[in-house]
Amino acid sequence: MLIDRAAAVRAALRRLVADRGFHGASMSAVAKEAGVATGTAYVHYPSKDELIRAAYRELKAEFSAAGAAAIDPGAPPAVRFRQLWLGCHAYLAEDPVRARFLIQVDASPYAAALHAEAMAAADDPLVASVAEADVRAALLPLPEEVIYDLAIGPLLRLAAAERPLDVAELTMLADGCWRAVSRPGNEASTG
Amino acid sequence: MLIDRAAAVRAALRRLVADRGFHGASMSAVAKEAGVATGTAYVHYPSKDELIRAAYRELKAEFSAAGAAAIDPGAPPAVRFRQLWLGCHAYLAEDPVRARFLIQVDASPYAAALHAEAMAAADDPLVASVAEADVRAALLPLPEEVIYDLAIGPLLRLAAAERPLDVAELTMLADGCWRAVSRPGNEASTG
DNA sequence: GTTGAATGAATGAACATTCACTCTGAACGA
DNA sequence: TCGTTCAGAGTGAATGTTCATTCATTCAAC
Repeated sequence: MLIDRAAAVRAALRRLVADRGFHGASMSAVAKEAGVATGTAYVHYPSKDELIRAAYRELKAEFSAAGAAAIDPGAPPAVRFRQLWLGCHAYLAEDPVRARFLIQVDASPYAAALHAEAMAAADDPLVASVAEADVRAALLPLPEEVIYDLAIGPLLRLAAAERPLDVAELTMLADGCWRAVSRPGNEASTG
Repeated sequence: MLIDRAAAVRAALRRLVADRGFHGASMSAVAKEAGVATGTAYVHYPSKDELIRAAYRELKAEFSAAGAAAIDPGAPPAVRFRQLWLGCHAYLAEDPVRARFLIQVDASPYAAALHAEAMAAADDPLVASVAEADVRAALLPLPEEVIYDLAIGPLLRLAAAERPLDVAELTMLADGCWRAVSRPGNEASTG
């Protein structure tokens, strides 16, 4: 396969949804952006819904992998959180479309189903890294999705804003999010 | 005027946008939900855009007022933040449509323009309360919209989740958000 | 020659907006 | 107390557009 048209369609959908929302991402516009005919998307995906889900799953898998890869398993929870947060941010900052697309999905009717699906996936490295016992013990006793919002929500909107931030600022924000979700007394040592 | 149809249309729009997103809130559906004819919305608003803006402004004004009213001006910054946060939350928790509608607007193309408009309004009690010198001094040196997201974003999504939380949990979250946006060493005394 | 990907015009549903019309009630002269 | 008038609120069918989806057909590879 010289050209992966299905991948081109997924990428085009993400770009248009990120820029104009689901409203502005019509199938004909997506096909045009991908450089294929309208019908081509339907060769690979039975409906717009399925295409959206596939585009989300692809991005989410890369996102999880990027975050998990940044973790040093031997470090204490606060440091692991910081590494995870910075790793996720680096992945999103590489291409602003990524964060903007994820934000659109989070605010859409697709969110509930896709989020549940992601949480159920035991092989998700992001979910696994938060499930570790020492992390759990340090977190505030709050519902899972509340913790997720406090920790990851600001990360998404920060990356979407495309504001250049240096490592010191990013670390400050990562630690701020950690302070928001963890019991006092679990701070990482500075540096 | 026995029945304020314009208000009914604004409320219907908020309900439908909250439940189904902008995509699912067609003008005919909004009119039906409001119990009026399709054309009636156009008697009061020149376009769907203008209706959305009006519905947003009405809600935002109430939200700001609710937050500002909860503040005791004599308290230290950390306590004032907690009061503001809890006041805003109480207003949103009264009707889950409020938070869900605000989230939809925040993720939409309307967000940028409406947010800028809100910030420019010098009479907004919410903006004024954050502009106080002692609050400014305690905040992390970060862009305004980043601070806003860290402080208010979790509040919105929390209220949208409709999870019952007691005062202790809410206070814990309010203080978590304050720790996320403030310099270490500005904690409120417990209680 | 067969198979499956790719095409893009065609289809019908849904949308925002318009408009010719009706209804309501306040104003006013008798 | 009536009857008339008028402005503007209210109506809902009609309009033109855009959308997701389909399908008869073409194309490329083996």
